Amino acid sequence: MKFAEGKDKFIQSWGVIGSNWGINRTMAQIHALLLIAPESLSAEDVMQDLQISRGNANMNLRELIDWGLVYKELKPGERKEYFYAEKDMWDVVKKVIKRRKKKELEPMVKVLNELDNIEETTPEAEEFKKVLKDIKLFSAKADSTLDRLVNSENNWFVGTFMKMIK
Amino acid sequence: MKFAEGKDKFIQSWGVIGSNWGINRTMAQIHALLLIAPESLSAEDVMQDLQISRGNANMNLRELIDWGLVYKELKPGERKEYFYAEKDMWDVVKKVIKRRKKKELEPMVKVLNELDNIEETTPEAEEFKKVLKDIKLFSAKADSTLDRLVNSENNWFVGTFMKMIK
DNA sequence: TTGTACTTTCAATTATTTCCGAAAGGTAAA
DNA sequence: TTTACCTTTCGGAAATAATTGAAAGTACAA
Repeated sequence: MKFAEGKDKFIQSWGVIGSNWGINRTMAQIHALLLIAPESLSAEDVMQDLQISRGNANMNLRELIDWGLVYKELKPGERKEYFYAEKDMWDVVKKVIKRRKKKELEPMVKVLNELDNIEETTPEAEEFKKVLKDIKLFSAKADSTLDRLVNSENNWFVGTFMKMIK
Repeated sequence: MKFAEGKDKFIQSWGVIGSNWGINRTMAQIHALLLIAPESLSAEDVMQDLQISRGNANMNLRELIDWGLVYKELKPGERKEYFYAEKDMWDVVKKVIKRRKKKELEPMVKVLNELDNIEETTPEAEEFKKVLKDIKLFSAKADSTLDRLVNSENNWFVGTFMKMIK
């Protein structure tokens, strides 16, 4: 396969995968583009390469920076800003997990904690309390497990799961 | 807190959480409603309780059945269908993980495998190959880890992570 | 076979999300 | 200052997704 073909396919696919991940398609494409770029790129480069508007490029670049997946670089003597991606995949994975945890898990834990102390003892209320208790158990567990995963060093994941999968 | 208030709040919140999970809000609400129902409910009950249309209720109930989170029940002598949710939370978690894995991870593995054999050896091509290799490493690992998790029994998760989190 | 009590489908509507591009905002050099 | 060059904001257009409601489909009992 030719590089140019592979590159296009990768960027397109990363966009599709991103949207399955609940991530804006363009954001994922910019990420893909920067991931495989050996040098940092300007907003202009990104716009041209992906054929998107200035506003769109700007918005999604900033979102990527906010996620910690992309960094700004200022080249001496140039006014333009350049962007490059975090290339340490373990770091990327950790940052994505952190984001998703915040978005997907933490609101759940929060709501569950607000739903305590139901007074009634009707069958409905009892069932409700039971379900809540179960969900709490799992979400608390998932929450702390992910924390541990995210705060662990590279080798833990690689090492542990290498063994797990033989 | 009163049961009725807690119930409403739970259903609403489950809807919001669901949409953060990339799951249709109504589908999540129906799931919440059935989760805390001590008895199975008819489509009619669901429509009334959530104030949604017949079509909507039907579609999302079937989707929930497809996920394996809800089952149909036929009461003898009645023509109506009744629905009840899977209440074993570990089972629910497994089924959700399975679904998300299929949607989020497997397309990625598939694409990556199609992107092999780049011929060129320019810096761009080399960077590309390197990134691909890294991503493959992680996605393959995540894939098999989740498989293992999903195929494991209840106690593995509870047991292992109980220890992990002290 | 017809009537009844449901379930399912689907075209049209409505809501939500994403994207564009022009205008406004900043900043550094002249 | 003013100019030149970038970045950011934002209202509305365009694309997607969810929802409705009515019509069509199905199965059972009489």
